[in-house]
Amino acid sequence: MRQPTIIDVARAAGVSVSTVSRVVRDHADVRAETRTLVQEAIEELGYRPSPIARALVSGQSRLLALLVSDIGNPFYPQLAKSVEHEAKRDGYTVVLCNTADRTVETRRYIERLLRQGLDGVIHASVARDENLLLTLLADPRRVVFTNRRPASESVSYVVSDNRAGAVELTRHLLAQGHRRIGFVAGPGYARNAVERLDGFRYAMAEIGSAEPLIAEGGFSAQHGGQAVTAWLAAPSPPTAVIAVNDSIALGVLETLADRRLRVPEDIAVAGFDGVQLAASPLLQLTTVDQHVDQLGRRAVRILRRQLAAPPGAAPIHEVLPTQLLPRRSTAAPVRPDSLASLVKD
Amino acid sequence: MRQPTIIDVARAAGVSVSTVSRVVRDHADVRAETRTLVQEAIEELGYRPSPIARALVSGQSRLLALLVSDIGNPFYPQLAKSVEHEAKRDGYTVVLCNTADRTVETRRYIERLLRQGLDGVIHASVARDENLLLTLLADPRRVVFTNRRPASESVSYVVSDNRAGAVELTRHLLAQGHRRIGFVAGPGYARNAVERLDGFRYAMAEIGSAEPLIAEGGFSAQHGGQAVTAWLAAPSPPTAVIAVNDSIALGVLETLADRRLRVPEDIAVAGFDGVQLAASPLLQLTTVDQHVDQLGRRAVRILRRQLAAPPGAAPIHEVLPTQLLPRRSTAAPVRPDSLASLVKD
DNA sequence: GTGAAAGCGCTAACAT
DNA sequence: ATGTTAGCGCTTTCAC
Repeated sequence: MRQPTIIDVARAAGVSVSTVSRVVRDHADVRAETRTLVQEAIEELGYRPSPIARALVSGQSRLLALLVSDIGNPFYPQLAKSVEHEAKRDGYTVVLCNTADRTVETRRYIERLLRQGLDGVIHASVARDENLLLTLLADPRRVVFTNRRPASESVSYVVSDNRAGAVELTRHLLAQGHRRIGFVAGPGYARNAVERLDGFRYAMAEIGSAEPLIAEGGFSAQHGGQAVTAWLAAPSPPTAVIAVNDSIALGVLETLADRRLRVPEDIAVAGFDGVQLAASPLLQLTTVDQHVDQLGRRAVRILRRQLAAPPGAAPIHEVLPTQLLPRRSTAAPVRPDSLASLVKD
Repeated sequence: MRQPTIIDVARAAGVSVSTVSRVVRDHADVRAETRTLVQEAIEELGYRPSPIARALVSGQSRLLALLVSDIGNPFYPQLAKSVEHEAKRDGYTVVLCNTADRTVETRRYIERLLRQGLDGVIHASVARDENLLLTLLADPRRVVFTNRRPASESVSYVVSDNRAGAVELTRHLLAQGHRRIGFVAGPGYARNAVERLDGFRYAMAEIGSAEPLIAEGGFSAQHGGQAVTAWLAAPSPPTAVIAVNDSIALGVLETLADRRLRVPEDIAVAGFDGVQLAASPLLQLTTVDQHVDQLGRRAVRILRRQLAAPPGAAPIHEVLPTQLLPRRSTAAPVRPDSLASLVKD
């Protein structure tokens, strides 16, 4: 037999559909007795309200979108996991959207999902799509940024303290005696990347470094390799390299392995994000932990609060502390001119 | 102003809603003239049909579920990417469901999504949930298995030729002179894992190996480490190790690195799946490529075909060839008793 | 070939 | 505190 509807329940309980609806939605104004009666009928029939019918009339679907840059970057699966876990608790379904940081993909996803009744968006990719998103969504309460900070302060976000994390990491390298440190940056439009770069610059300026080595680039692991290759070919290459994220750091490590350079003895390497792979005995990559599980969980909570808030409610801003995880990849004190001789061959 | 409805279009075009509906759904029985008229009105108003209303009346939602074991295993993000890419072309939305191979999670996801109008399921996790899934879905056309083969041949699937892949891989190691080869297996209920084990057994039997080394286990990277640790502690450890998938192989590599054993000089290691990470210069892991992008794409196509097929249509079965990717991790010919001396200390 | 009308399962006024 | 009823936007008979 078909799924029972609210009408079946009403009939079974001997009440009207509105009463059943009230019970289901935990509305007040239902006598305890009646409530019990209805609940029993629901139980017996195995009734479950239809989200579709609900969505049609209420305009809400319990559908959330998670926008990510690249699910191939292990940071994002970890984020997705925590978002999904938290969302499930409220009966929300999460659709993972791989935007490849292309605005057109953001538009496609959001337009389609909006028609499906999309309730809110967790924006964790770094494309230049902020205005587009806000326009499509028409209501800033429906979005929360994470991983990256939005340009407009009237939008909610939960991010790591990227700058402070980068400062701490840079100081860690400086403490080992490194003075010539290369920074493999992300694209200039990625605010989280820029904040990390800022932190690096600040820490380098503190010790009076005239011109820190900076390689502009994208977020792919290849960029890391290219930057390092270029540095090694130039006079006086860096004794340490910081990558703007762990994926790029992996690319750096790979390039160095290809060139038979030892980490950290010949050159130190550090990343940012704190992905699980960085802890692997094969990498032992020093990194800055973003506590991605916290990021995801809090993003969902913010969104939930906002979706229940009245229009025009104040945005919520959270900045989470990061944690430096020093590992073997930066464990050797710098040896002056160690690299210059090695690179020659 | 609000989104235009089908009524607005009908009014603008001077026809009835049913005519508009027919045009939108590409139904016959509409005069070319009328069709053009309606299409112009749609264009002008920017009308897009509401998937929700559609779902309510038709019972179809263009929602697909992808069941995976663990999104932390890089094989699955790659699969998700290809599934998503193919599904998008037909306007399907994919919900990624992380089941952790727990039946209760499968049930939760499917029950909830069914209420949301779920159209079909791509089952790529390996839990013992086959019957549950088929019962919940009530129609075998709505599911396609991938990555693993279902017990019932009346259900569609697209899988790799796991057995042949394992045979080829084992022979590759045998050709290097290895005779004592350890196989880190997956859980016994995982059919894809069992097929790979079968292939290994078969190839070992071919050369008359009395009792191949086999470690039963789960799918976590830890299992790989534990198995190897145990083997190394025993008399006459293996000279080569095959892991049932790349994630476990990574765990094996990590354990060996911890113990200062060189791969492949001291011990050879191979995986299965062909994840991108395996190609990294840091691992250079020999593996068997499953062509995960093909797997995902074909799964979606099968599902699409089935959803359009009449009830009771014959299931579709596809078995894709695998490809051996020999890399450095198995590149050294075996040195007799090499390991026995090393392990002592 | 086209239109009118009855729902799909539910929520939310508005009555009582 | 509970019931009645009008939709939400669309598909789908069934007439014409």
